[in-house]
Amino acid sequence: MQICYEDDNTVIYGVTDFDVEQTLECGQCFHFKKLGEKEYGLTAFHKLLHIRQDGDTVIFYNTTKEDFENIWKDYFDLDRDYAEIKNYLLSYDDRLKEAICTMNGVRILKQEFFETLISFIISQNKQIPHIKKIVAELSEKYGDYLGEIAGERFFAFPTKEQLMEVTQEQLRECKTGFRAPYIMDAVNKVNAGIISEADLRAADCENCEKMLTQIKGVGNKVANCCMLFGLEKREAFPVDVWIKRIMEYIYFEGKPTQKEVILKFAKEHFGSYGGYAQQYLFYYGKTYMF
DNA sequence: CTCCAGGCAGTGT
DNA sequence: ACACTGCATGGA
Repeated sequence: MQICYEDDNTVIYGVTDFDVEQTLECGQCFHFKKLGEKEYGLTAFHKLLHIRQDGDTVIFYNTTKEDFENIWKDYFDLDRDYAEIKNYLLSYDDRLKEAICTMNGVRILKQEFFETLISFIISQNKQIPHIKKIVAELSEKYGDYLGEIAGERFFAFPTKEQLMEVTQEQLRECKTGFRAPYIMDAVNKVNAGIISEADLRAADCENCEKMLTQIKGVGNKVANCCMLFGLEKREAFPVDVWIKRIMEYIYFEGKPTQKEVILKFAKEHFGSYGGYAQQYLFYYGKTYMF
């Protein structure tokens, strides 16, 4: 992989184990807009990015060396060796082969903690397109305007301070429904320091999950999504209806299996790489299996 | 029309 | 422990 800083753009040549479309569309992130073939606009860490991929070349438009190195390289997890991750997973279990080979270009994004917390609270009992719609509306109404790409306007996800000013009524206007009080509780606890990102990062998975599930509307699944996508805990293993279905099909002879049993299996089978296995399985299963 | 969605809290045994 | 239910909203 070679990184070149050309004029206003940053360009990567010879990228491996990365596909911008798979990485954004695999369900880990809800805050981006598709602009063209493997071309996207998104915001993170209060910056706007226009990115396009052509084969093993990835163009970060209007991106300085500083922003690439400080933000986007980490956001897309480009420093991590995914070949090693895949080899590890496959060395114990070739039943993952099809999922990993098909979803070859998925990387786990390092997203902002607060955004993943609120986004995955919203995600419960909803389909991905609608989650994206709600996240977009919240951002447009209460987040900062960061610029436009090809006529599309982009807004940062609201900060914890910005959401602190939003009433439950206003949240409901964004179609959050019964999740509105859950969002309120999360925002309050984060702003009050009852939920602290530093503490969550320092904690092991078990304790991190305990802290997060103190928030109303945050259960095992939402907590694990938050840990995996927003706190860089790659052993986290969110079990939702899809993963349950997929794991039952692949590993439990298609028989209905308790969530706890699936969790235990994942822990023993995938270990500290559980989160990667989960995402390959989720995206593959959701796209091709049922 | 009914059914369900990257779940969870509340209630009842 | 475990099962069952209601929940806002939109799309199939």
